[in-house]
Amino acid sequence: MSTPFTLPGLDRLEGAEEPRTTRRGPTREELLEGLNEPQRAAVVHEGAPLLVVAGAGSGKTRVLTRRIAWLISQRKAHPGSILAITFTNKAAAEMKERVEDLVGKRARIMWVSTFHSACVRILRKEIDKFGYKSNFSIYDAADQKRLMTLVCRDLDLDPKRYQPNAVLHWVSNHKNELRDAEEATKDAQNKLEETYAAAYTLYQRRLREANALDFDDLIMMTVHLFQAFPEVRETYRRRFRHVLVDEYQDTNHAQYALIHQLCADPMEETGSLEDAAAERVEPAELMVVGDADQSIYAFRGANIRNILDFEQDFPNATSILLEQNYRSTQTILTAANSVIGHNKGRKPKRLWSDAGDGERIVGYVADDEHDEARFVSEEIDKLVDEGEVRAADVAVFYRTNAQSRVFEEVFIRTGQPYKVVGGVRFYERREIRDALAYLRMLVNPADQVSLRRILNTPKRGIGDRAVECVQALAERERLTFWEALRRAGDAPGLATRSLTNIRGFVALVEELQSMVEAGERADVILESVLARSGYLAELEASDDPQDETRIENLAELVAVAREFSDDPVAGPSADPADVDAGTVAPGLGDFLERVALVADTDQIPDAPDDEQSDGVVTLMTLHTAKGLEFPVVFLTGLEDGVFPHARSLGDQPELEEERRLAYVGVTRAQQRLYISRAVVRSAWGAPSHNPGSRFLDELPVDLVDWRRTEAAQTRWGRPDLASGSPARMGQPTSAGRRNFSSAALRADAAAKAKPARAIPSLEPGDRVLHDSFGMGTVVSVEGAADKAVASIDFGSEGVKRLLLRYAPVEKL
DNA sequence: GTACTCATCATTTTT
DNA sequence: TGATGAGTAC
Repeated sequence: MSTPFTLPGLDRLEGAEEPRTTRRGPTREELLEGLNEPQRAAVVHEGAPLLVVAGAGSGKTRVLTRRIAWLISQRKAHPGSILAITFTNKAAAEMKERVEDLVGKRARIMWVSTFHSACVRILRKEIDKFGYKSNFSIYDAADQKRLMTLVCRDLDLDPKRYQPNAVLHWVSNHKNELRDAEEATKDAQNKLEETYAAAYTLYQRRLREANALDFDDLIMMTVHLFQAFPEVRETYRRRFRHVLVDEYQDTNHAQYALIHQLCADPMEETGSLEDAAAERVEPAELMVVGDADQSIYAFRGANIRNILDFEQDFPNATSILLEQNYRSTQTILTAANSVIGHNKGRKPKRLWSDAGDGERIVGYVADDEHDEARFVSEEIDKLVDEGEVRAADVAVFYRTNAQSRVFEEVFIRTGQPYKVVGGVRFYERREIRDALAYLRMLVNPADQVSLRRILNTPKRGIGDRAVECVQALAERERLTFWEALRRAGDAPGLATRSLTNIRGFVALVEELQSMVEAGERADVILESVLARSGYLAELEASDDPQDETRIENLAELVAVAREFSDDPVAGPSADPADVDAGTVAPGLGDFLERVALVADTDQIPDAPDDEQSDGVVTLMTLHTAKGLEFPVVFLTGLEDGVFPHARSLGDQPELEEERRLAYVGVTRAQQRLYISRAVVRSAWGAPSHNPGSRFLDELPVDLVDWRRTEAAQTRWGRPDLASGSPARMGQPTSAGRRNFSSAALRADAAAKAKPARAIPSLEPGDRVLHDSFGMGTVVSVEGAADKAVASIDFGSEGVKRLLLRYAPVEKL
């Protein structure tokens, strides 16, 4: 993270060895050094709830960290009484580090964490009150989907009408609104909702049986816990005297309620007079920081009203507006202000900078997405050649992940190193999820989703049939699935063979479990799992090149586990206060928690330190770009239907969210901003003609230097043909190309070949041509006529066994 | 129990 | 265009 200006006092502090700062602590002046007026006001504010409206690039992280340091060193707040909430673990770690730099080691016992981690900490201590065990599993989106699929199947729901994801979305909305299954059932308005509610009910029951909570539960359960057990709530109210929330515009109702439980003045609560009379704890001091204009997660339940209504929700609240921007040129800010100004019902805010106007925004209208990518690539080349910027300074943004492909193609062709951030994530890879499923079921054998996942992975001959028998036993005897497995001998109808296999599996698991009980390190257990389960062996035996990457990924996971086990800082569920007392070493459970709650960090490439290397260009969606900054930004695909996305075109609130996304995109740029669109874009195979994004019309005309416009294109035809990239030369238009596509040709050929297909009579040694494998040599032939199967060596494609009746092979 | 083919259906995703 | 899930055939 770059600092817009240096702080004389801070150089010393931030690099200082700890003892000195711990002893003396920073002075008032040092803590306020380099802050502007409103920033200072936010840092020193005392008493009433405070809303800091922090425009993009206005230094909110600095305000947050300085304020925490201020609380500790000037107002003598105990670090353990501070709760700071962020949305990502990365942000939490960064904040913690920066505070530690300011006030020293004792900052470590603060709670600086995400909503989810904080709730897990609380729940690990208290959830037994709700009948869960404290070793509960945390289900992520994929686990949820698997479980919901099972639930829908159990309820005999038509998978077409009731898609697990749709049901989950509905359930999630309810949880975010703190409505449990019972309430949802009571309030169901129609048949559809009744069915959804039934699914919610069963889903929740299954979660409980598995001793598991999903992400939404973590928050909802904590709020419900506070509501059901006021004395528990009071414990935490007494503890946290200072609560700070970052990215407040992204909170959902449940998160809002949690904050409210901790910070609202009980005297002002209506209907809780009893509590108020019983407890006279002063409410905690609350500061929230956010920017309604950067609220882009409504689709995930974030409620922009939380920030807009803060002053009503917390009476006598005050607010401070940070409008000075330390990141971008005035040109970029004026553009951003202009776009976001088209949203209705927003509180006025105008970013400004004293960094000067800088370069004009560069616009480009491309023929199609390839042309757009080529333009971006050439422009980057030019900038880098001129020595203006390094590749690492450049980011390319787009609305949807799929759009990254054309850029990747061009960058590969031109040899420009790049990195795509987002997309398929490490922890979503199959092999990683498999490995984690093993670990999770070791810690929590009730975790059915994980258990079922790995029961027959790698293949050990325990199929659907066997699972059904065991499941039946579990239901009849009211056992968990795992308990039923251990008593598989009692299951009627189970084949002897299956039983043997199950026994082998149970023995394996029990052996591994004994390692867990002995407190073995996470990495050691993981390695044992991979080795003894045969998982690794299966991958090693495979000749699929993908499996090689899988092995590497698993090695990476082992490395992560090892690092975690070596790290003296315990898992996220441990209260830092306990850790400091030197009580617990991180175990497997802690590791799993870290993995569940910490998404991929450090995906964003750092700018290289040495002057020699240029680093890589960063590609990402606009959503992942939030919170980042780059000297040069390319905002691509500015077309109605792409950005704003087609699904939002008919809906005012959604369109406004898209506009906020545009605002986020524009304000990421520090010095140069490029905007581009393609006249024709091929989406899902079919080319479509998209009009320019309405957001383009919302930019001040004089700020944009259009290198190429649509008019230019229609008037002069497609320029650049002569100088254009070789790949484009001589290609027909997208529409024309479609007719001659290889796919069409293949389909044609297949259609012609089908009716007249005769079974070719082959002998070892014959040369054949296969539609997709190409040329091959027959190795052997078994069976005859309709049942003839040939083994054919296709060279690099490997040896395939093909049923000649169907295989598209031709004897040569 | 597994391996293939076919049909389907497509935002964004801090946890 | 491509990834994913369901169904089928062995």
